[in-house]
Amino acid sequence: MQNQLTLFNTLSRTKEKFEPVNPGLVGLYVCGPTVYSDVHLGNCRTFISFDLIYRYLLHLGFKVRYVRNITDAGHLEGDRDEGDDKFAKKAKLEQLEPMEIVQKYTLGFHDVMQAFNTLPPSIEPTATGHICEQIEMIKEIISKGYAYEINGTVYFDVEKYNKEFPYGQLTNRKLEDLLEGTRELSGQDEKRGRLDFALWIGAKPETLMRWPSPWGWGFPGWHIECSAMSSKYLGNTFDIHGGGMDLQATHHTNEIAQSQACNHKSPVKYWMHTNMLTVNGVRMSKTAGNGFLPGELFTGNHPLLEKGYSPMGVRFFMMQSHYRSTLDFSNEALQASEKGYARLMTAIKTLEKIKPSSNSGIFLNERIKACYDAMNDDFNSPVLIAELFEITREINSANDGKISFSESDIKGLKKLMHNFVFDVLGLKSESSNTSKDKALQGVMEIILEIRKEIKTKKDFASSDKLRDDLKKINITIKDTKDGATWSIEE
RNA sequence: GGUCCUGUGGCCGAGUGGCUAGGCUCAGCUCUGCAAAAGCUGCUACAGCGGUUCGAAUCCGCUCGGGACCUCCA
Repeated sequence: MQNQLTLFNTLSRTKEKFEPVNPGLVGLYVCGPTVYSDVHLGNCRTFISFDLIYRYLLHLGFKVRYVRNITDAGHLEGDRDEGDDKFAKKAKLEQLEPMEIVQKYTLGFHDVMQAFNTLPPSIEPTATGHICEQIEMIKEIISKGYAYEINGTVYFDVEKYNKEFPYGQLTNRKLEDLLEGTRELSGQDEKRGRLDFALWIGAKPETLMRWPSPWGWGFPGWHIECSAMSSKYLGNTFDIHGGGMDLQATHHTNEIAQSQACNHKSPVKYWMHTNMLTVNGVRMSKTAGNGFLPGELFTGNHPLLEKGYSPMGVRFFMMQSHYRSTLDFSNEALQASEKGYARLMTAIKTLEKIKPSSNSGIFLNERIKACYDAMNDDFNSPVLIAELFEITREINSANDGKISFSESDIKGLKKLMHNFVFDVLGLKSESSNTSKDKALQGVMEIILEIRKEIKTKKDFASSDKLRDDLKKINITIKDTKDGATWSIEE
């Protein structure tokens, strides 16, 4: 199965067969969040998409080292390479130490990732924890002749680099075109080329976060951290590097340049980019102010939201579109997903109680193959989900006695559903298992027993009232042939 | 302006040159004391105009619309 996987490589702009640098092992690096404010949902989509990718690689039996960094220093506000970094700016605003900001939002980020049931990465390195590595890399780039220092700031020489390597390869752009889109150097600029970017930035007197370096006190440029940390933990050439599409043109382009300049090797075999989340057709972004925070989404506490949506419902919603497509957020779409998700989860429970028959009424192997085919085709989760709904219909039909499952059908279906719904898609049943829940379970069993007695006496007015009253507190009773069932609505 | 992506039925969202994903919604039916659930049936779409082809939503061209990146953002 491992050798069937294909994925879309941004470098070649085609789907390629996935062949890891070292057989059986996968190095995966994803650009993580800059922790100077709450993560918003757009960020989450990227991390949830890569969680799917990570999970599927694991499911296929690869040994994966998944590295996702935390950017906690050096990420400048503008393109002018001057002024404070984001943390210091926010710190002044909130009258906190920069590392307090980092801590606060790192914890918040982890909470949200956990709510979405994403697996933690193998390594989550921070930029501030790798200042030495970044300095070493910058020294190497200078010694190879691709960077220069001016007044304590080190710049990468893009035009020089471009003479030997294709700088714009990741976005298929020529240097001349890139130059056209850039503003003229102003008198204040000290860098030589318009496209040059900072590797190290000299500290100003007011700069809070600063480290000593061969070029004086300062802090690292944004792009260098990923290059330094990915090569440290995954080697100079590793398998998959991912991130949002918005990082492609600048951040990832510069990452390639830095690593190539340093090692004269392409750092990454497969570049993968996830698409943007939109709201009413416009990209959700921090600056556009049209994003909501995960917390607001869960509670429904936002003007754009009609109600709260559960983390798993949202995750399912995201899984119903392909990671390279834009996904538009709307209440209508979210509610449709929520219902579909509930139907899928119900089918998994239904499967538990289906009695085996002596003959088989399904083509299990074809179903299994279809699921793998979907995921092997560039992690096509929407097609996988479509297949899971076909299976859902079969499960319901079997439950209605319209088709039959053999014992091995049931066993196989359970395994299939478990593998793909829980392990690969990363969904989970949202019911918890606290003592209160167990008590409620017991209470409901008693109530249903009483109601059964009432119904035996044909006192439908009373049994209906009981059902209606429970409905008011979001407990739904369903009468089936095999007795009544209950569930809590979201 | 440059580099690209995209336009699918009421909504969301896959997709292959020919065999009309899937979810939600809506209507009808079956089941049911009723309701719900479930099942079945129906709603057969690919922005517009040309072209290539025996055949295109799928390839090419043009037009119109939407969006991204080129400046911080996943």
